[in-house]
Amino acid sequence: MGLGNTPAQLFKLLGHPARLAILNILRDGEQCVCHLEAVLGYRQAYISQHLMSLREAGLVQDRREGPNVFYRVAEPAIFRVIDAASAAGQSAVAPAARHADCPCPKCHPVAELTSA
Amino acid sequence: MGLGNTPAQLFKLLGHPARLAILNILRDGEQCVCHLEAVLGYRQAYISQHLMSLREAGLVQDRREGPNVFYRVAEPAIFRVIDAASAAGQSAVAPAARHADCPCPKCHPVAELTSA
DNA sequence: GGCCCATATTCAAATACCCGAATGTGACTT
DNA sequence: AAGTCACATTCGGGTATTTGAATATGGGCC
Repeated sequence: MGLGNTPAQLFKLLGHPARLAILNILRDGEQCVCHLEAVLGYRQAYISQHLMSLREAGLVQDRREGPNVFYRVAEPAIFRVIDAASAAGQSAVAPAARHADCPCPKCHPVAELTSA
Repeated sequence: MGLGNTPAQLFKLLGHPARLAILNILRDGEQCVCHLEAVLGYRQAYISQHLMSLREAGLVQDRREGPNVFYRVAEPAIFRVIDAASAAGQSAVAPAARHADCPCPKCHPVAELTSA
C-alpha cells in the first residue's frame, strides 16, 4: 500500500519538477522544511503544498522535532524509478545549489566554528 | 534527445493510465492501432490522441504498412522505469483482456485454420 | 475518380492542476 | 497569555489536460 496507489498516480506525482527536486534532496536522508526552502529557493507555503500531496500519497513521512518538521521518503524504491528515468532519457535531475543559508540545527549543528 | 525531455516531462507522460496501458501492450512488440483499440476498448480517436502525445515526446515511433499503422516504443529503457514503479509500489499495470477481436493481419495472419 | 477502410487531427467543454495570497496551527520563549 | 518561529492549510483565479464529437487524411480497390 502507498506510493500513489496505481503506477499512473505515482508517475503523476513524479511528473512535477518541484516534487522531483524535493525527493532528490531527501535522497541523502531526512531534511526539515526550512532546508528545502533554502536549497530550492521556493516559498515556504509552496513547498508545503507539494509536501502535502507527497505525504497524502504516502511517498514521504514527516517527523516533528521541536519547532522543525523533518521529511523523509517512505520507500527508497522510488529512487530506482527516478534513476531509471534519468538513465532512460536525457540529462539527469537538477542538482540545485547546496544548503545556502539554512538555519536548522541539522545544517548548523553548534554554530559557526570557522575562526579565520 | 527524446523520452520527454526532462525526467518530469517523461513522468507526466507516464502519469496517465491510458498511455501507460498503451505502452504495456507495446511491450511485446509493435502493434497496429486497431489492435490497441480492440484490447483496450477505448474509442479509436481517443487512442490516436494519446499516441500523438507519445509520438511527439519521442516515446513511440510509427510505421505504415498498407492500411494499418504500427506503433512501437522508441526506447525500451522506459520499461525499466515502468517496472521500477510497479516494483516500488503496489500491484502492477492492468493487463487488460488479450486481443479480443482485432482484425489486423498480425492478429489474423491467414484466416481461421482451426478445423474441428 | 469514387468509395471504404484505418487512422489523424481539430474543436470545444468539462475538469484538474498549479501557485500566489491569506490565514491557521502548534511549539517554544518570556 | 502574548509573541514569535516553523510550518500547514484554505481559497481563488489562471492555465493546462482530458476527452467526446466532428471532421480530415491517406491508402487500397473497383
